[in-house]
Amino acid sequence: ENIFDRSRMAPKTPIKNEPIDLSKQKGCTPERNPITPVKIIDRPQPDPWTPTANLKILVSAASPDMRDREKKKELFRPIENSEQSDTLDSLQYDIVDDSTVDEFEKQRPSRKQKSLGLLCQKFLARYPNYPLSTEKTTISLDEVASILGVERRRIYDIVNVLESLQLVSRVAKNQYCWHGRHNLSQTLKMLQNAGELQYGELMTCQHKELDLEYKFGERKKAIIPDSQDRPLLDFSESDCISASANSRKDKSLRIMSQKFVMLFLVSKTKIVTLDIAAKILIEETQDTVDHSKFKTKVRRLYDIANVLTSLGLIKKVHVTEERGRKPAFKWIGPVEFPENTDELRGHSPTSDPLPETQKGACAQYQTSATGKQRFTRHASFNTAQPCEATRRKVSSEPNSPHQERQDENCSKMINLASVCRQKIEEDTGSAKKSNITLPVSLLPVPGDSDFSVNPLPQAVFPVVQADVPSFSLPIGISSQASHPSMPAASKTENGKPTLVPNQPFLCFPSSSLFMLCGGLQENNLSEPLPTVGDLGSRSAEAQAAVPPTVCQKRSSQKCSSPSAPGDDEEPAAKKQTLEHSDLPISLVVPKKPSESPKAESSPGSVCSAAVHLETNNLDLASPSAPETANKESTKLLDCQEQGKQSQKKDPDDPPPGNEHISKENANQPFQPQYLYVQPTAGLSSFNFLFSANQAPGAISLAANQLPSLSVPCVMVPSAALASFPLVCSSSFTSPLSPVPDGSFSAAASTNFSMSSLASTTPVFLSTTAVVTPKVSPTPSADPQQPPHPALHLSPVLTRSCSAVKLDSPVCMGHPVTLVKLQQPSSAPLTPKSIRPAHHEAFFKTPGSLGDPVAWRKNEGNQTRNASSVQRRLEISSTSPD
DNA sequence: CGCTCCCGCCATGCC
DNA sequence: GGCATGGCGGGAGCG
Repeated sequence: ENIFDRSRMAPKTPIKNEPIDLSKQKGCTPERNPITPVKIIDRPQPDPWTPTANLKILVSAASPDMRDREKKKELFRPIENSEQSDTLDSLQYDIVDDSTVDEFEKQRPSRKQKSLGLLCQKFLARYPNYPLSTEKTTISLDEVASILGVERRRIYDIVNVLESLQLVSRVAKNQYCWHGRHNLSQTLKMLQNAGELQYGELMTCQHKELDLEYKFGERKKAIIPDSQDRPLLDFSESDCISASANSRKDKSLRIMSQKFVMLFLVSKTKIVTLDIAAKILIEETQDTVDHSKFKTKVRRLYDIANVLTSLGLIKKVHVTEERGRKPAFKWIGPVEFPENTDELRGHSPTSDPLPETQKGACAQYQTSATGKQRFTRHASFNTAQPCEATRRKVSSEPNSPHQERQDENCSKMINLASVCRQKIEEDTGSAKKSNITLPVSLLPVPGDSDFSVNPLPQAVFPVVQADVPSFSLPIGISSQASHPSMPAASKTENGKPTLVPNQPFLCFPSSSLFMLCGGLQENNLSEPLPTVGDLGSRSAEAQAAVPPTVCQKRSSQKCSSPSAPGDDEEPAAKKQTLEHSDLPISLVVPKKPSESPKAESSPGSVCSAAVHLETNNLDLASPSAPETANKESTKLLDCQEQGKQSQKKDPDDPPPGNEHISKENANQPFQPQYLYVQPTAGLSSFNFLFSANQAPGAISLAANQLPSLSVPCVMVPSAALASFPLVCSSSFTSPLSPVPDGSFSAAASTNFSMSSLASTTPVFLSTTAVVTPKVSPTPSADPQQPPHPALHLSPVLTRSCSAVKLDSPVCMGHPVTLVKLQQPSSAPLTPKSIRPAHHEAFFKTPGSLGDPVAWRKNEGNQTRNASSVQRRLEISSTSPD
């Protein structure tokens, strides 16, 4: 190798040079490395040097399909380096020779391009996040290694981490089974539960301080006596088949990965610094652990972190402490699922659902497992779940049809989880989580503006999720949805409209109203005020709801974007800058001066409220959606979609900037809150979307998430209703929608009227959902989706919204969620069937299109909501189905 | 200079 | 002994 390189020159990276060399020599090159016979055997010619070279070859060799696939993947994926993809492509496609070498060299090889994170992305790109139950994908390590042009060793690194999260399971010797993220939420939940047991105390203690979790890290050490326990979840091995053993040392990477994830899940701040993690993982509390050991651990953690980052579960941030800044990672994945689930389970006999439906080799996911799904979903919402009654409903509902866990492992996990859970509950008292009733607060808050719903950024997301499910549905919900009344509910189990016991909401059978909440501008306040009632719970709720970020934010504030601008945290500004750097994430940053610091109180409450609403919705609607929808996604939605998005992008650039912006502005956004009125019986075709918030910001829709929702039932606080002006319009369809009738004008008029009522708030009416799928498919540029693509709403909307531009970055932060009602007319779509063919379709078809897409997105993305969506869009654009 | 983390040697353990 | 795994840490890329 050296020889080569040297000759070539490339002092730095052999790789760079190589391309040329390889190509040339390749033919001849034989050398390959002898090192491991095996390897050699596997792949005959791989050039050790240039992974890319292999790639090229393979690609070229590969069928066109593959090629396309790859391309798409790259394009769509938010891969860190956009460049990278380019380079790759170029490389792949072209075979360059020496002449250009220099250039190429520069482009490609760099070390970054060979990073584990990138490799992992490529790896993940090869498999669907949510594979159909039917398709069981087996992964051949050798094959993947050769395709990706890396050594098998690297694949192990990736697979081990994925396995720890049950995204894959080992089937046999060189074979792994791809499960996708169907079980991710469950797994995370379990890990959370396990983590709470192990590290919970620590966290608890710490969380008060929060400021920078880091601190607590130390505590943890102290506290955790046995952190080391081992693998919390054994499932890793249990896999379906082989399971070979657990031999080897415990497979540290796997275990480390689980523990690492647990730390995030248990951490209130969701930020874990590497050193703390390393210390904890070292098990010992030995502070003194040798330095070398520590170093090694950290290295491993980087490996794990890279994979998790690729999965969109965490992102790199820097924590600034007194001493200086330390590398840390922030959890941006779904957070809450667990609780809900747990709760649910608790009620019911645990795990039943899960069991083994799938046992087979790889599992399938699927089915019914109501429990789980719910869990997940709920979880997402969750934390905030309101009443038990509600929950139950939820639980009953099948959120997503598929999902399911696979196998025994799952069951094990579940059991474990349940156990943990109980314990936890006892200790902690689930109460916190559980009770939250925010909804009320929302309504009341009248703030001034309009309805005054308090917006929570997060809320928005949740909504989305809810939506998703409905849409998705495998259940066919969509069609049903049209009727407000039951569909969803029916699915759910109950679905009956009624008052929710503890909640202040009224549930309308048909889904007459739907509230969406977005953060207000005001939300800036990082803290939510407790509005009306929830106060007490509020805090808790807030956490739950927003959990990740918002709540804590205050202290650390990282995210906040949506709502909170951070309070005043000291953290101050320094951090903010961070965001720029790569991603938006700076931990500290939060502060941003948001513009108006008003703190209205509401925000917090709002959020919570929103959450509740969502949950409710879910219940109602959920039935439908779930299937695809991932539980995860739901959660994700909430708080962090931004984060997620950002994550995705992170690595490279923040393409969009939106995120940045949003984050930067802490305030960002506002997330608009909307009231959605579904067509009730009388109004059948109308859907109203009111922005609860102030007009201005309110409207922005975020493209990303957007998926419309169809909510069968809407929960509205009774009182609230009174205060809200309802607008009725005759139905009109969105322009996009195929149906011409309503034409905008009509709509517009309607809107205006509304607006008048509401003040500026724009009202959005449409029968169809408005989706904002990203605008055009064009995204090429963006690495992934920009956080929120501009929405495309009817012109009218835009106007109304003028204050906020749809496109404006601000909006981005919040995805707009569209709520879609389902119209009777619309044929029931199956999620799949629906598939958005074209973007256009998207817009056009009222319900069906949007929905499906939407939900899918949701599903898919948990973390990457936007991205997935975009991808789809893009794809569709690119190639019509 | 320090953070990252790629690379691949080599131990472990099954067959 | 062969081979699959994967622990481990040297040392280089990179900011």
